[in-house]
Amino acid sequence: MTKSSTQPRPCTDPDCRGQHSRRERVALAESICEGRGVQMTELRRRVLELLWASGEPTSAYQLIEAIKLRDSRPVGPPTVYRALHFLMGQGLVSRIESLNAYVPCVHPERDHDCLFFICSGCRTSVELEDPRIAGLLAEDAAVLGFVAMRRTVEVEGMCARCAETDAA
Amino acid sequence: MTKSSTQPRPCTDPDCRGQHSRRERVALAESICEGRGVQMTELRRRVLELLWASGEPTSAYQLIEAIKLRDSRPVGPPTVYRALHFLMGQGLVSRIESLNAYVPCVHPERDHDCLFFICSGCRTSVELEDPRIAGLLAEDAAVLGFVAMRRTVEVEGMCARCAETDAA
DNA sequence: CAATACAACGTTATAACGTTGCATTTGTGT
DNA sequence: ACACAAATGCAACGTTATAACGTTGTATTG
Repeated sequence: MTKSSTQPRPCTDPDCRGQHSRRERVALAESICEGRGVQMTELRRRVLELLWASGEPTSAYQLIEAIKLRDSRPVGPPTVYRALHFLMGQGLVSRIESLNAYVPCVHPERDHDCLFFICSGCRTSVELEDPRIAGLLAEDAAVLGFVAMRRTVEVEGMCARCAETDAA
Repeated sequence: MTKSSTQPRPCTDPDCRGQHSRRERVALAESICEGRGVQMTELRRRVLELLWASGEPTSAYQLIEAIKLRDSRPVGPPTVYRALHFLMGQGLVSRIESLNAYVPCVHPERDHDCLFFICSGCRTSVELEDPRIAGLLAEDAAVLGFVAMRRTVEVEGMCARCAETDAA
């Protein structure tokens, strides 16, 4: 049923999200941190859990709200932003620039360089890895003599499900 | 002296900015608007001129400042944002998501789908057109059944000149 | 010449996103 | 226990963007 592509390696296909529990996701993140000698603190774990629980790109202020409501624990913006910066630094979270929002990374164990497909209908995003695009970007950078540090590749549109619904 | 690539078609190479005067750029934009039956008003022209004059990605509030200072004419944020939205709608300006800033489009006459290489050193950005990347994005979208509407491709790093300086 | 319609622009306030600076706590090694 | 670094709490502030509402200028029409 699922179409298969020869080249791109989806690090999330529609099913991948369901393949591992939130607990497993967070446990993997913890073990990664341990291996690197950095601290996965309570707050950082909580932020990561909430991002996994959300299921869609989530803004920093939504996280602040969620922590206040669900944990009866008021946190300020700097606290959450620091946790997000840490998680991004460890490759556990990515920022979606076009939404000012954050998503947990599906395969933090890989050093990834992902594309995001963001649905305007259901607000979800899908993370995809396509080394061919990374390669072309590297090539174009080389032509310009440009030393690339960070890549942002985001495609906004409608996912298959929403496009279908919308057509009705 | 300039390395040439077989495939990508730079719509800005380092020289392109200098090949046309600001006046020519704005005149082209005006003729495009006229051809489409939309109005290039005084304000919209001014915003576009300032973006060309700036030489680097410019925030909406920098434009507000520039208009206040240079034209002794205070404008509010909505005024500038409306002009920016119009210009973006006409393909005359692009937004750099990772900077919350705006740049004039180098080849508005082409329906473009550009990459931006943004230098952290000199704050400049270079616009590049690479149909191969657009093609791969389209392909990946098709695999997902995703209907793409807007693409954001941004690479942050150091341009050749700044990388050299930095190495010293 | 009203009367109307409409696009663009002006103005005020506020929402949304993010950072600085400093005090306090927590955790770790000795 | 002590010293030190890392992490967090907190208040204030800075930046980016939009909502809501009003005004102006320019057709068009009767």
